[in-house]
Amino acid sequence: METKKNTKAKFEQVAEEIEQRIQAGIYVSAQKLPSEYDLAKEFDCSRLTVRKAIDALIQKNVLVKRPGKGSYVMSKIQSGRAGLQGFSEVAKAQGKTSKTEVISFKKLTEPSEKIYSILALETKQPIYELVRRRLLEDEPMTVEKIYLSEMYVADLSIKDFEGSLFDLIERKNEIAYSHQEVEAILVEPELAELLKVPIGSPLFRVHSVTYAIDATPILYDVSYYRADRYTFKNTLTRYAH
Amino acid sequence: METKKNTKAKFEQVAEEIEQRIQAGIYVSAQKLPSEYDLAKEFDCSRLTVRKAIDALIQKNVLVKRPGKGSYVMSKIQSGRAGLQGFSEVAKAQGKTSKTEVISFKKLTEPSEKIYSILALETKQPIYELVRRRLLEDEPMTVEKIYLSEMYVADLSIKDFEGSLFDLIERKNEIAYSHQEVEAILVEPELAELLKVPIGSPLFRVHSVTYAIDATPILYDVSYYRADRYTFKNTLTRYAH
DNA sequence: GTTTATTTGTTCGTATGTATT
DNA sequence: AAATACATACGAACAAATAAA
Repeated sequence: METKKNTKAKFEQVAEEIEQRIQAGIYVSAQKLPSEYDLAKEFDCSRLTVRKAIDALIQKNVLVKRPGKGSYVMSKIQSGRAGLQGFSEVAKAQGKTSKTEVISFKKLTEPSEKIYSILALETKQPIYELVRRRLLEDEPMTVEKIYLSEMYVADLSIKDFEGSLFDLIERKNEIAYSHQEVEAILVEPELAELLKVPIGSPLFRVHSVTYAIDATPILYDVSYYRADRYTFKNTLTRYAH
Repeated sequence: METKKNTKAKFEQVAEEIEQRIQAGIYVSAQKLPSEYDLAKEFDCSRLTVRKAIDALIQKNVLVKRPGKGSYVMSKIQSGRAGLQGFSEVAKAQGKTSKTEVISFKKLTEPSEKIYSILALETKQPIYELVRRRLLEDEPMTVEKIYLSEMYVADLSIKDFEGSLFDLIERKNEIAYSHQEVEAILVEPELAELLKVPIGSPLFRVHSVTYAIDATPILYDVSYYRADRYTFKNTLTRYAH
């Protein structure tokens, strides 16, 4: 029995140190990192721990590596506009004010078969629709329509919906993952007004279904993003095998 | 040199077997998998090997897991339309005919500073622009403008460009990864004609920069996708920490 | 062109800590 | 509190890919 582990995992510490060295310019883009053996010696840990740290940084798109060659620093994205995900996080990160307005909240009188199927619910079970608008610096950014079953909203009021929906849901059922699909469409009059964009402007429409760990669908969400304010960013890696 | 091991890595075999069991319905969505100990015993390997197999399947969005609970089968995306990446692969997978037309190929007389900066080239160095149109079942799907330095095109002819550009490039320099940024825009007259869509239609515009493992930029690419034919799909995972 | 050194990849065994039920 | 299941970590060894001698 060594020290009681109250600290972060060692492989995370190693990963952080490596990342900081990249930030500090000690390991530069295009430069090869020291070998796993050397890093293990330097950090006084096993090579497997170094490998876990490196793997974590690869998953974070910070490093790339090749068998027999070594590990390399990935070239950084020169981030321009914000990515699609994480509305309130973006606001916080940029020190901007964000607001969420509840446009409507009601029990659907005639839910479509599609929604029942997506949420894996019996027909006739009540489904609620929540429409919210999110603003950044008082400018409308996105409108989202969220469909959920009664069990998640039974004891909630409109006031609750002005905060993070995920936090609310997770008091009842832990969220594991979401599937998303993104389309580009033209804005319709109703949305044009809500988002304050001209008729004929392009929008992103994002359908997402969120699941619990046992694959139970929790909510179905159709969100509209102003294409003049949002872009997607992502990284594709070769040698994925 | 006598060959000893010609087989796949054991953790890959285990991963394949688990995936096949999911496909075969032996492990069903919402069902918990056997514990890592049990799987290790069954596959006659160490627990670490099972963990590596499970990790690989998590990265493939096939499984999800939680400390103390277990591993679960992720609900599958009901894939409708094709994703954005992999044009010829999609065509092949769906048994459809695909074609690539070279619209133009020329040395730029006045490359912009932006392109020089993205490709990390000295000003005055020649840059080539390749414009291609890709069709699926004789229907135009996407138009791409590709910018590369002379070294990648010096010994190539137009005929070469009708195939896979990545394969061509990789004869000179191995591709490691790409950064992408996706916008939604309105089609312009010139593109409307090439893509055979009405004026005012929405398009995806994808900027991507492709790098070698040492972070050397290899090519810069601006592609336009018909929004009525393409959607993005992706999966977000919670508990990413 | 073959050999050798370096570097990453795979795998085992073992032990202990942490989370969930 | 106890049992179960995943998480972290070490040491050791050999395989395979790459690059240099």
